[in-house]
Amino acid sequence: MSDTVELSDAEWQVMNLVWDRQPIMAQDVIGALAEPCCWSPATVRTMLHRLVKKEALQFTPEGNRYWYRAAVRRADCVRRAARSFLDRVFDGEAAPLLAHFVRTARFSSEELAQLRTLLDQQER
Amino acid sequence: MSDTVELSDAEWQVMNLVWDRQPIMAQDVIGALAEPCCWSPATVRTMLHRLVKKEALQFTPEGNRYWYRAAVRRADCVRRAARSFLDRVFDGEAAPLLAHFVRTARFSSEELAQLRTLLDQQER
DNA sequence: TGAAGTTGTTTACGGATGTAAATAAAAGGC
DNA sequence: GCCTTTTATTTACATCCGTAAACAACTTCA
Repeated sequence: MSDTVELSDAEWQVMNLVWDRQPIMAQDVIGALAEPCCWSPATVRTMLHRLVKKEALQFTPEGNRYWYRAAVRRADCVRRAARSFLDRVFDGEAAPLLAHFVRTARFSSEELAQLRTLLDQQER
Repeated sequence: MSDTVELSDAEWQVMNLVWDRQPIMAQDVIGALAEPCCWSPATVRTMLHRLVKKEALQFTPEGNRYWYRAAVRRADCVRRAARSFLDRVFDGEAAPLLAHFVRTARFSSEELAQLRTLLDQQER
């Protein structure tokens, strides 16, 4: 299971968009990533092509163009990236990691409540 | 301030060791990373050299060898890596990130208590 | 004082990554 | 049935990364 993949920084940008809006065409990916990333259309197409090659994306041809969609599950990629980050930066210790993010971010009351609930579920 | 640096995976291994045990000599880094990372001594020396070049490490010569120590603060590198990971994988949303790690890790009662305290401090 | 060993420096090299131009293929308009 | 436009595929290239051997400089032990 979890036929997952290592994604680079730029590849995450593309995959996040595809996961959110799939199926999606190259043109729309280009449009959506043009300003935030300042990528030329050619660059975006290269990313799509590479992601297909590494089997993170699949596509269905329709006439001239492709409908792209994800071939790996977001949850699996998140899990993998999270694990790697945890090991690399926090030596595998989740508690200090959590402490860091709790300290450096701000949360709404709802979010805080929800996090407490999750902690409670851990207890048992 | 925060004259920080992007560290690669392998570089984090070295830096983590240096932060923990500085000042430290190449020989000891080699010894400490030999089994966990399966790196040859030459590889470790290359890493040290590159880290000096990118100004993440500094050194004081003593006779034949160097005493290495960090030239960037761990907290700064952690902050930078954490920010980058948060943006990349969780689109900048800390709450889902925390939820993920709370769900996928196990914590002792002390850790849970401490996390609750941190959440309480957020509230105010 | 020279041989041997240790330590740092240079060079090497294949694969990944960011970035994008050049080219081929195909679809659509006239 | 061609020309133009759009889309995908190939090729390009500098930099970084993991990995390590080759080399030079300096100590140290006989």
